[in-house]
Amino acid sequence: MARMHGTKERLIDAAMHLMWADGYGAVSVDRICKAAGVNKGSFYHFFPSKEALTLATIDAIWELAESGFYMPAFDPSLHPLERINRFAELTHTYHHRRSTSDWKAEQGCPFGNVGAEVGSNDHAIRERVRAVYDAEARYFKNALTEAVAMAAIPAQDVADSASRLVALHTGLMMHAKVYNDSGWIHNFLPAAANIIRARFDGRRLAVSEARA
Amino acid sequence: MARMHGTKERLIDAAMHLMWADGYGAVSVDRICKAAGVNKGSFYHFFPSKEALTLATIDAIWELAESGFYMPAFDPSLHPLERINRFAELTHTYHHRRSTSDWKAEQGCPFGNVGAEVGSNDHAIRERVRAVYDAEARYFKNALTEAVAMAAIPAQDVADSASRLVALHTGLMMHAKVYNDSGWIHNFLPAAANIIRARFDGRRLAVSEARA
DNA sequence: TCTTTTTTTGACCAATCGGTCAAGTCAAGA
DNA sequence: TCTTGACTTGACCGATTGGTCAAAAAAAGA
Repeated sequence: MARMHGTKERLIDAAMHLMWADGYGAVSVDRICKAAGVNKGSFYHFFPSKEALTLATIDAIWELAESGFYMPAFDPSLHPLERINRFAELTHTYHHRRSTSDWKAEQGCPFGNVGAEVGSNDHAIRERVRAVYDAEARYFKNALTEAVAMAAIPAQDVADSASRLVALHTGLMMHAKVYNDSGWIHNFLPAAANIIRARFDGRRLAVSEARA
Repeated sequence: MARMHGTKERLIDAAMHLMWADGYGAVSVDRICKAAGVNKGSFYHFFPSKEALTLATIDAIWELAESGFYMPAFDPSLHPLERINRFAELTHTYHHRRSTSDWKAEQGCPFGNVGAEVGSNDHAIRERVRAVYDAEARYFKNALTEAVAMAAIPAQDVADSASRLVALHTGLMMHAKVYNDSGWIHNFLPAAANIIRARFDGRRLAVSEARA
């Protein structure tokens, strides 16, 4: 049998595709092994448990996301707001392409999926997903900090804004999955734009005011 | 054995708690039956499958959410923006209370959880979650329509804005789950406020502009 | 070459999975 | 009183679950 990569890499690759598509619980170790062309014993030679393979898989997907979206979009040589434009374009294009070709359907956010599924049951996995969200927010925060410094957007708590953008993006990807329509991701940029304009930062909408 | 409600209701109630906490795949029919004090045979007398029970459970949770959050918050006698204030308060208070008492941890959005887990594998469940999201968006859309009519917020595509608010709220609840911190939900109102101010609705941020 | 370590093989395990079923209980209607 | 049909019981099913293991094969130093 041709071995394109090592056994370990093939297992991670198979898990990546299967778990992203069907989730953690719905994918068995047997199925992953079969897809990777690996025997069960070899699996447990490289990974002590299904959970460990899942952690490695989360890392692998994040590496793909970082090199595919975050690094090219948040290029320091670009205007900070243009970086957000690029991010919105890249992620939407990717989901649109995949959901209409490779995938049978829109699969949403791989981190959000596993986070929502095993979030409160598996400590290690939850921490790993959290680390990914932290890393995502860091990219946004840096861009927003620069944008504030050059007065492209108003002064604001950039950490809060960055977190809100990540949560918004995650929520939109989940909607895209539930509606099986990657078009939902198109809502990211307009909503994000208004969030970072930050005209309002209180805890209550004032009902008396009239116009914006 | 004391029967507070019918067997069917007890099964739905048990499934509600267990699935909200641990997810669809992680909760077995046996466990639900044990928690409800019901035999397996009785389960399959009332429900043809685990999937059917899940559908009924989604409906039951939505009834709770609607009567607990949406109906009281989106009271037509309130100013439309005040309704959004109330919604933000009610949902945050609820999650904060539950995650620090009844629950062992913040559990996120029950619909988002099941939607993310079985979204692309189970047609019927995905449709049901979609229906819930539609219903949620309808409440927001109605309030926004009124707010625009009374010039409390600028004219805008209220359907789009409503969808964005629902996705934002979902995403924040997922973050709350992953970070095990219901405080994330506090980000809803400020972010939502800026979204419905709708100063921007294009597909790209203009990098040349200076101040907001 | 010989030894040591890494990797692979595939049978095997107890436990659990969703679901079935024949037998029985029970209250209400005739 | 007899019948009917909704409901309950708990044993049972084959399939699958995550995980183990002893032995063989392959690869890597020496």
